[in-house]
Amino acid sequence: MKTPPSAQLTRIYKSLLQHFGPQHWWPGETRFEIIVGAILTQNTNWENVTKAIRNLKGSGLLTPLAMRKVSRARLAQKIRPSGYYNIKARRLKHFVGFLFSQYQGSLRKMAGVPWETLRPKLLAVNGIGPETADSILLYAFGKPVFVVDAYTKRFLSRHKRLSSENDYHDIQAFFMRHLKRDTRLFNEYHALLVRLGKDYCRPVPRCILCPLRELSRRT
DNA sequence: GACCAGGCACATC
DNA sequence: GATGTGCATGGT
Repeated sequence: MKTPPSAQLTRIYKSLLQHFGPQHWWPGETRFEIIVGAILTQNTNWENVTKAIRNLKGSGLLTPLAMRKVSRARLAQKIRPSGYYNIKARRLKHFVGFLFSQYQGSLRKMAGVPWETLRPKLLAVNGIGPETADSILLYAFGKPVFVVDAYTKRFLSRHKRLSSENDYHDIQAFFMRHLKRDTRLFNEYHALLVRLGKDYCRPVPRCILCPLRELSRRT
């Protein structure tokens, strides 16, 4: 008898939590900082993002109003360390434009919108794709949405649970269908998968050391 | 010097 | 609809 997906996912989660401990995500102090981080970390090492965020803080630009007022060129210079700085400056501008046009610049108002309504609105903002939208929903607004990223895909692929026709939403639906809709669980689960990815699921695998190396055989 | 990192939009076929 | 490409810094 095969182990049902919900039991597998729960066991993986427990193994990861036991091995790594709580990850305390998202590493940001305010809602706005989390959102900015979610955009800046697109295809980018988190260490570089922290440098960019430090620059923004030091310049007083880490508020919606300040970011709306600053020129795109100046914003781009501040976020240089995070890479793709011209594109990302544009994307940050698009987000604050959206925030002010739809919610009068109030993240509190935005937070009151049901995630099923908010998600398509975020996706319509140029520069916000599925992962960025879901990171914002989960980590900035505490909505029970599962975030899928490159590490999640790599993990599933390595453990033969991902075929080439599984796209972002298939994978997300799989986790959300088989796990309790719990913000704290989704928060920790994604963070743990990233931690696993950083430590073990590198492009050149180090699976021999992986705490889940038994997974393929046991399930 | 090559490779990698918590994506996304856009051009082209 | 699928595939390829540009965007860019900083660490290993």
